[in-house]
Amino acid sequence: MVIIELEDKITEIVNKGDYHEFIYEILEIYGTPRATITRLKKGNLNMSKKNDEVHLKRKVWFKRVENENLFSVFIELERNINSQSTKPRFLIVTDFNTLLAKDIKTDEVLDIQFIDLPKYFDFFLAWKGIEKAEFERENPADVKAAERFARLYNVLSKDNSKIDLFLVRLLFCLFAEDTGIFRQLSFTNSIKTLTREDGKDLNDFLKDVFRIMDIDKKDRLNDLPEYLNKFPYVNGQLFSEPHQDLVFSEKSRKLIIEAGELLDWSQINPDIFGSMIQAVSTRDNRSHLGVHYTSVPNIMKVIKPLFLDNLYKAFNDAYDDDFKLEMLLTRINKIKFFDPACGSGNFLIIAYKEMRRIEINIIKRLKEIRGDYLYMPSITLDQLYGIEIDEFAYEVALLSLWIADHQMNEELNNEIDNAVRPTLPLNISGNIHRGNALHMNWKNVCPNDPEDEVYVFGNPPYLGHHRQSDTHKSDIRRIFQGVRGNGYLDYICGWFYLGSEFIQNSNTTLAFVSTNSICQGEQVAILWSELFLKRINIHFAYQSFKWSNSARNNAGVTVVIIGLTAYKTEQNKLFTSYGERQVKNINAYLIDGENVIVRDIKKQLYGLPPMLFGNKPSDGGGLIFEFEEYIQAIEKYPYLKKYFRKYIGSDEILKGSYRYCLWIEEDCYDEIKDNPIISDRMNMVKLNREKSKAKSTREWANKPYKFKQISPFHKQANIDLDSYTIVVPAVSSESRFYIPMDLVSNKDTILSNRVYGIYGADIWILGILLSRMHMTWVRAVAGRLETRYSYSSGVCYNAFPIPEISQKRINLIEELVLEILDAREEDGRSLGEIYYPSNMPNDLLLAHQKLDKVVDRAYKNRDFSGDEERLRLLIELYSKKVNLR
DNA sequence: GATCCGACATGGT
DNA sequence: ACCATGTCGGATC
Repeated sequence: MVIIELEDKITEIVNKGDYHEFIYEILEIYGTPRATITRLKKGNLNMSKKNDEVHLKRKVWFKRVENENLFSVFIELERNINSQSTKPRFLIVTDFNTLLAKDIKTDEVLDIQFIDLPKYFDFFLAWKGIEKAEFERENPADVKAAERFARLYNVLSKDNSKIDLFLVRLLFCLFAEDTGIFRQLSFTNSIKTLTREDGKDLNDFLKDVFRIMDIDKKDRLNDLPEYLNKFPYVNGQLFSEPHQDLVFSEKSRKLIIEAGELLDWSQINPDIFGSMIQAVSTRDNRSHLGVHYTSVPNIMKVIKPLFLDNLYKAFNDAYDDDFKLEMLLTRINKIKFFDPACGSGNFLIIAYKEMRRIEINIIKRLKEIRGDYLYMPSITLDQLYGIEIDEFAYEVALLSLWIADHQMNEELNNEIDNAVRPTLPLNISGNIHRGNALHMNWKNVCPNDPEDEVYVFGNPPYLGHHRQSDTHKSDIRRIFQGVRGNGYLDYICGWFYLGSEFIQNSNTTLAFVSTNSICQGEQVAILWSELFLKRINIHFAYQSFKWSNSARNNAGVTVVIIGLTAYKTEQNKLFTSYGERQVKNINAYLIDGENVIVRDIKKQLYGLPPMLFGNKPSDGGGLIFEFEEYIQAIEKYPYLKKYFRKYIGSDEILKGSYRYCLWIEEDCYDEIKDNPIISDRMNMVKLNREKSKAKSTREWANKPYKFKQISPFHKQANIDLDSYTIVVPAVSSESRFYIPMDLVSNKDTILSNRVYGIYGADIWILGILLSRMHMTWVRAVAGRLETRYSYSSGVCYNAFPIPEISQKRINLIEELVLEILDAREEDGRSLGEIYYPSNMPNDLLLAHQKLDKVVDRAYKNRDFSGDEERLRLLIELYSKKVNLR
């Protein structure tokens, strides 16, 4: 449940009048499982045996009071708490008129009227595992209020079809009454006092108010009532379109009034609009693109290196020279700022505000030098350009630019005497175009002549290839026409491509926040060889960091920031978690180094045995048995035992656990198909495959006893069951220095589609894969799941350069692998555990270090200075090998 | 037929 | 809710 909804639910409970179930209902909305509550009601879990008390271990001690003094009961319970073996988190005593509560951990006390309980919903958030301090830090008041406004959107959209323009007008009015454009709260108060509580006449009222704001004062009727006439004339087309009739209810009217009273709109910033759009969009099924707004700190990471730092440097250089300062004003007057995926406009707002501040600084300095200086606006909204696909976000963007303008006018007014820009009438709010940026010619939106100074920035939508719709796909296919592998590109690549074309033959620079996927694994070769063909240079970059903003339900993605120029420079800035540094070149992996690109190669480059993909059930879980399920099945039907195999994926390798899978040969199916467990499972697989989106899966629905994809190893005529397989977990945590690979027996094991296997491989190959040389390679070129290693045979194994290795060294490597395996076994804990750097047993670490050294020596006859040197050598070897082919 | 990835997915606390 | 850390199966070539 969304936190803000707790308040509503508690209101329901409090208004009920029947409080027999009160504490159970409260516990339930804070996430106590139903089963626990049932057992609590029956008394099993109730630590207190008195019938007016409910005491749930570690959660609550509740007492209902009738004819006693509330406080003395409360103090009595408080005293008793220390004699309990486990303390409840909360103490609650109530007679349903007054409620007393205490948070035992923080010692905070609540003493309130019972009906006010909804307002204090956050007091009990610890039940949901959220400590109060965290809640307040993570959810600034304005974000909470914005979510409240988003609820208005949802309530209204239930009764009405087109509400976007109305909401934008409403936002304007709320902003205006908080910033002196209207009289303080005059809009909200008018609604409160002049309209009916049931909301029935609100539409007529708003229609009149909106209409009047489109009429110049001097054209208004003389006998216009004061409640209408007090609203000013607002031009700029915001109110020129007639109001479309809407249906309001008591609830929506209340939400509008609350929005006016609870939120200070004068302090508005992109977080408010951004989280509002995000909250609105996640409710219904609108397009999810363009709804992730970028936080202000992250916007600064983009625009500072892109232009802000330079402009401040120019300001400092001109500081004592009034002529140069005037030149700088002339320069900033011409700059264009372009966000081709602008959402609610937050990048543009921040860029605009920062530019206005530069202007203020320059004017102030000019006044100091000259004694006086006549203020003329140099930065205006029409220098802003944008494209947005979502209608509501687009409307909000127009409004929020105007609001930013107003805020900066105020700031200017406060900072510099006699420098005034009028707030009304509204100016046209920038050049924001509505539509799909990948269908547009960007130069039609934002003209870019060679002598222009233009900055392109933003946070375009990301979508991996297997989640794209047909429209997304055709956009990317069209833009990357003729590019091999274009079907694998993320949706954001469209912006990078059009952006790289936009900046050709100009000094224009560009920077986007992007998913880190485009700088890792298979996409690197496809996207970047195409961009580098256009002589694109990465002039600054932030390496991977976790995405976050103030809204709830943050997107789960790790991002990078990439700045591009269309000309070559050796002054490039790389931001890593250790800080920033100047480098000669930033490559497609966002690493300081040459522009190498490692391709996903299908065949082992050095003649080693192939690394094969595991077996994919595509079964909806029907073929897979948890350990207990397996035991139950074979206890009931012992003859089933021979149809099971151990089933191993990454998780199992790392945790040292097993699951089991059904592994039924085609001609054996008849023997067991009537067994109830089997037929049950077969049905499950069949149904699941039938409803699959993929045709290839549906085609397997009538062979439910079989995995959909079976590794070639198992299709051989004579399988050597005594052989072993090197198993590499495909996904594993980056906090481990070595990916814990292992050997498993082929006798009874089936590998899942989340591990790779080298079947029947020599042990020394495992030694190569476990070596620091290989891990250095993997860390540099492997794909990632966020930041986890995402191993793949094509990039990590097939392309990995392997030198000539003498038999003597091979023997040595083999010995050391055995030493590693011994050390693992001796420790006994799971591989996942012992491969944590802090957990690694000494002899295991030692064995690894010995192995690292022996493998290092196969590449170079002296010690490496570090991993950078290792990587440089590997890349050199790779380039040589690939060029030879 | 064989992958490689995920504005992720899910269990643990 | 957050944190840690790897499932599962679609879509592609």
